[in-house]
Amino acid sequence: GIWVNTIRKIGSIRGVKVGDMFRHRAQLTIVGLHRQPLRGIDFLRRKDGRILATSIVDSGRYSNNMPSSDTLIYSGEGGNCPFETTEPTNQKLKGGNLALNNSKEEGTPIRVIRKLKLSSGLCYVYYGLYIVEKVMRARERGKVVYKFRLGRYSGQPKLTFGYS
Amino acid sequence: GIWVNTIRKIGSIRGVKVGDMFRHRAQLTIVGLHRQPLRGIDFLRRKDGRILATSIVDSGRYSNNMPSSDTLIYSGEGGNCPFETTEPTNQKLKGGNLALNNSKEEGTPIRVIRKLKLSSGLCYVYYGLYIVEKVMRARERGKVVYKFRLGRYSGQPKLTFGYS
DNA sequence: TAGACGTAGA
DNA sequence: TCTACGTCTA
Repeated sequence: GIWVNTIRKIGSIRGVKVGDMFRHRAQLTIVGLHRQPLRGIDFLRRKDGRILATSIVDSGRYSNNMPSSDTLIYSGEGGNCPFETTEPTNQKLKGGNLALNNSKEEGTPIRVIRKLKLSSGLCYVYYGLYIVEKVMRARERGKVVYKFRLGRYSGQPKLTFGYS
Repeated sequence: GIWVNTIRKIGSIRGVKVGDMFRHRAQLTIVGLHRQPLRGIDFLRRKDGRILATSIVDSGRYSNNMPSSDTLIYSGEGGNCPFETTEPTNQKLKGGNLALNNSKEEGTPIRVIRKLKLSSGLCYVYYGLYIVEKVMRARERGKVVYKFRLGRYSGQPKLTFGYS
């Protein structure tokens, strides 16, 4: 398809500003903010084979937590989604979870997008660049869940959606 | 959501020209060409309760046939998709199928969109307005399939994609 | 709440 | 081929 051989990148996307809103996930794919149409964590593979996260989407399906726009506690993917009726399983340090773990070690920035319910309807808002500060291994419903604490880079426009 | 209370309409969409291309189905939803993200047949309900088709998407999943841009034989929805592994069942004259049938009786135009594979990749192309000329009841894999023959309104720009 | 001609990548 | 924080209407 059109996207084959298109380069994924880490960091800001030219033409996309903090606070930009999108109606559909597909738009995130088109502009290059988040190239996975359904997965919460997008990542690329470096020449040395190591995978690094490029962006995450907080759509509210997992038990994430964002007390202020400066901090996001993001749940890993796989096995333990609260909205699934299937039996939970232990999350593994692979795929998107491994990518976020590597991003912490490398100190590379992550683009954060959140699904919000505004008066005009649901939309995805680009929150800007964050860094993975901590990787935690917790338990929910008796099974392993990865939790990633992300901190917002300073110097970016304020965002107050959802915090009155 | 944003689309609640937005009016579906029959006929041309302001700002969309014949031959316009779209990368994702979601874009068809956004511009109002086809408001169903996955279904092939979109329709509206008139004040008198009758449903009328507004648009169809030919994505290649069903056994449709378009010998030239002037004629499209479009398969009804439900029960009998060649690409499904599940056991086929008889299609019913309801939902999108009923809507297309009613559109023939009323003589109202249908927007036609086709998924094409171009050198640049897959995309959805707006083919323009068509009228339902005939409704047929056929059999495939032993089960009932509705077939709708659509004819293109004259006076619209030529389209030669896929016909060399 | 389920079903429907969705998409990209592993 | 399958999975994955999709999205609209009935």
